[in-house]
Amino acid sequence: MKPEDLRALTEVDRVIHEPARLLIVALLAAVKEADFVYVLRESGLTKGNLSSHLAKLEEARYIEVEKTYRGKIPLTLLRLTAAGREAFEGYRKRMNGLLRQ
Amino acid sequence: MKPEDLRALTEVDRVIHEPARLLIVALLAAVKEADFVYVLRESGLTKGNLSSHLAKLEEARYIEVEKTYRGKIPLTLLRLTAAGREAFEGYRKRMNGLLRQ
DNA sequence: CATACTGGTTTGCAGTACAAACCAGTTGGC
DNA sequence: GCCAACTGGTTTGTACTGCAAACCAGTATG
Repeated sequence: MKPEDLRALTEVDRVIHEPARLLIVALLAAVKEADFVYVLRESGLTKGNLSSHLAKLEEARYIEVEKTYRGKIPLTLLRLTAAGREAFEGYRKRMNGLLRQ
Repeated sequence: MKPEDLRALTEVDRVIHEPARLLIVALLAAVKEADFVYVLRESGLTKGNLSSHLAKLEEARYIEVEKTYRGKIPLTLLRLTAAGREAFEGYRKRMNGLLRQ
């Protein structure tokens, strides 16, 4: 582990680094598309918490949020953008490199 | 990547997860012992920032801080405790598992 | 003596994660 | 039809935390 790799830590993407969001992004990376309730159940987050983290991810253009209906019931669909996928990949690689062995 | 592994993210050790501290801990894990100024230079952190992160790590019993002198000049020695080393190992393994491919 | 430097610590502020409270709309019981 | 409870979220309030600027004690230098 070289010094410059270590120093790179200070530049890690905070939007993704936050555990709750890392969780969300990892989930979305795995399934391509999911609805609010699915992510809610899988993550174990509270609704409020999930809602605000999604807002942050959307603001960062890492996810897209589509509000629609399943019958008469509201349905919020979530999916990673290309930028989100890239950011996650970058984060993964950086952290993997740093933490390997 | 199984759901339960994902959910484990929410329990990640925040003391270590913080990038600046991850950097410090990784440095100390590599060298066994270091002084304040060395870590300061290697990390690129400001003195104040480093000082407060060290306080947090000490409070968590992850590092030991020994204040002594090199001649007449103050010298602050830093080293990981066994608990700190374990915590880092645990963190590394968890994150590696989660981010692997 | 005073000015500058070393090796830090403390302070103030701005940003953030979190859950509790809230809200709009729907379903179910009577 | 009416009201209570539920679904699917959002907004609000608070407590914490990372950060750098300001500060401080002591030492070396002119």
